[in-house]
Amino acid sequence: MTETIEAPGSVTAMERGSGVALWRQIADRIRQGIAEGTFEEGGRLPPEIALAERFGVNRHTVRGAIAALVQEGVLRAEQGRGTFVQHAPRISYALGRYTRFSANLQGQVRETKGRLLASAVVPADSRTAGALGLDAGASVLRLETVSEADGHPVSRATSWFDAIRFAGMEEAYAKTGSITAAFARCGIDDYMRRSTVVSARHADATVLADLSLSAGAIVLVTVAINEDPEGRAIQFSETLFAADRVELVVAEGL
Amino acid sequence: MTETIEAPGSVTAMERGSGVALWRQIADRIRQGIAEGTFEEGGRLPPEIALAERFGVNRHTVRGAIAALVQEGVLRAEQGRGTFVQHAPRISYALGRYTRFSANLQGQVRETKGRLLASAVVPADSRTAGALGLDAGASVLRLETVSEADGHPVSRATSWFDAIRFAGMEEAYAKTGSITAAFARCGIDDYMRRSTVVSARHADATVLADLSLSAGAIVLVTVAINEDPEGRAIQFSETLFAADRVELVVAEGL
DNA sequence: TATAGTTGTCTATAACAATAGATGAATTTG
DNA sequence: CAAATTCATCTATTGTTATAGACAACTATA
Repeated sequence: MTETIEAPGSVTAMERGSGVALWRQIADRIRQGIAEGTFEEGGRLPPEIALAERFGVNRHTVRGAIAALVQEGVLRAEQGRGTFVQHAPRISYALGRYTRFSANLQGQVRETKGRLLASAVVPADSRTAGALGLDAGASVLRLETVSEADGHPVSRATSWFDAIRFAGMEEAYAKTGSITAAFARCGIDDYMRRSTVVSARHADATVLADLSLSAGAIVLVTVAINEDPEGRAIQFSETLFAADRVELVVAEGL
Repeated sequence: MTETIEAPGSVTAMERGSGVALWRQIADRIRQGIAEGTFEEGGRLPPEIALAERFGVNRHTVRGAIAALVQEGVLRAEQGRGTFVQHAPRISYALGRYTRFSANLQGQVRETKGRLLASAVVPADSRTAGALGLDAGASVLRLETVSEADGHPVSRATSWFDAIRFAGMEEAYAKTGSITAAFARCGIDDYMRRSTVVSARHADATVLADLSLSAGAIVLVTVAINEDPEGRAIQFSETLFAADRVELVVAEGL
């Protein structure tokens, strides 16, 4: 028989009438409990009635939360037996001076891939121009990409490049599925992270679709600048990570 | 006359029946628009009817979103004139090897303060013991604190210390409102950040109250270890930042 | 095999969220 | 001043969310 996992003491009340449905708040807390180890990987969740009591809601509300997590693949419910934790642990993504997607995930996943969603040459807005050291309105190449690990989408990035210096970047990325490889084809053999700023917000509908998330999901946002060895900015990017699947590790010194 | 700010083209549909109320999704997008500069600081928001049309919802739903943002202090509505952006820019919090709350915010806010919510000596769980290099079950001092900038709560931290080595830390913190100062009273004149891991999630009810957030708000979570100059772990902490008010800046090199 | 424990499904009711339309109140514009 | 614009408030209706209770289906165990 499987051991039932006992949860921690504090029964924090849910927020009612807050614009976020109770079942979603409970789903968040169960997911969080799994990430923190309160609910063990592969272990059995407490029965629905016990969860309902702990969260101070009706059993049917808990069922809504469980249904959502089953849908996501986080839980697996078996009639008569119980509900079990299926979730894979979070991926750790290192933020440092040397930051590359696939190198970053080595050892954590079997295979990584980048997919080009869209590309366009557009005039730079002031933020982009400032980041890349160009005049406002200069032509920049914008790439919309999704990066996947073992077939599951992990992040969605929008990147901007000097359209003149990096003409053909789009094609190179589409072929290789890697920014590093695409840079290499443009004569950039090495590059470094100049700055990274982290924030978080709810994913909008487009991002939900691209990252296969359910509505209300949270994304970690990094806004970063990469520079070449001479210190010239070559890429400005905003990357959205599914907060349920990824944690960002700040690499100190380096 | 104030110029009405035109918003970007893409009218992304809201997600209905998703567990997140439409008014909250819209509030999130307006907040995001302010952060991204789509809606200018101090500028006027498009009128309610225009916003309703853009988001594909009823005017009353937009009003719900605006009411929530007015409540938060992000917007200010004036009958007959329009709705205006009030928001203060996000505080930038630097994550690096030398990370201290008040030094970090210097130049961004006038005054910083730490407030002790609770303290207790408890047996270390496995995560805490591992982080601090103690045996599981060893006595650790747990401090629950809130840090404020100009009177507004910015972060809420739970910190763990070796209860023997740092006896009296609680009192020292309560008096000084600063971890750095409290360390100094325990003979630690300098300390460094060993590791920082960033994630994000919804704030639970306790945190909402402590950070004066409205329900459904997102927090950035940093889990960090500080060490003394000899490289011994002296503090393990989990800090929650209001994602609407703070962005984390990864300080490269150092 | 009988029983207890667990998830799955159904019905009904109440509370909250979203839409719709109408009207009032304050401000700006011509 | 008159008209247009904009936010504020009210009533009514519909759909979604949450609660409540009852019972069926399945599993494990004594």
